[in-house]
Amino acid sequence: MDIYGGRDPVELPAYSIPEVARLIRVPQATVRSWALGRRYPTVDDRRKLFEPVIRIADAASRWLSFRNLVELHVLSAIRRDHGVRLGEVRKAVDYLRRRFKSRHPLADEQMQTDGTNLFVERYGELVDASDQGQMAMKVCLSSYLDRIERDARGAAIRLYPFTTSREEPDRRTVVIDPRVQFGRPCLSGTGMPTAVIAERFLAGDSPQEIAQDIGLSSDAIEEAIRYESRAA
DNA sequence: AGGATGGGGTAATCTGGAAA
DNA sequence: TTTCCAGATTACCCCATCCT
Repeated sequence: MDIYGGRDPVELPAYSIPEVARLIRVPQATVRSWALGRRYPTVDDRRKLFEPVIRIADAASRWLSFRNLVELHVLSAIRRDHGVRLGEVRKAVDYLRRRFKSRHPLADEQMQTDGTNLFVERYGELVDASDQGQMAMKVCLSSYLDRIERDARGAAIRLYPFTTSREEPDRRTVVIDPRVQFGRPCLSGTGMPTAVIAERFLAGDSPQEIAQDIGLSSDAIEEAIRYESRAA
């Protein structure tokens, strides 16, 4: 049965901008700028364009695909956790785009294998970053890239978003899979949307009760509730 | 009765602009 | 240049009322 109209669910426009912002915990206005770009006025009263950083699935209607979600997840690591100036990010991403001949280099497997080194080295050349600085960045990027699961051909098929602070060791309580619940975040391995968990909690059920019903630890349930409420 | 219409309030989204 | 706040705008939902 084909419920995706013959298209790869990874490519389908499935997420609004505010939704992506919640899922990867980046301020909504920032996601908007990265995805759509924006005009801004300069001192001499000329309107300039802040170019979008990624190419989204449906720019006209402002919908993003799962692949776009993955790109922004990686971009947020580079930009927000590491404070690399966006100008440098753009140059490095352009470089990867040409090098990999890909429209979405940040979401590619090559990014995960040798892309990080290439990116960081290129970035190092651009801004003359120290070896130590480069190493720290590789570590940070890896912690984000490790949360992307790929199929045999290397295409991203699942994303485990950070549910708590970025420093937290890698807990994988929540998963986003475009083939499960149409890409809504679910508890790993259950197909149970975190939104449903949060709803039950708000309706008065305790995490213990919910955990019992689903057959998971109440720890995981609390994590899902936290993810949903922080997202809101 | 049962669907169509619209009023009114809330939630979601967009946009201008200040701050960094 | 870039981020992101906060106020403005638009979408959405619920329910009462109207029409057939």
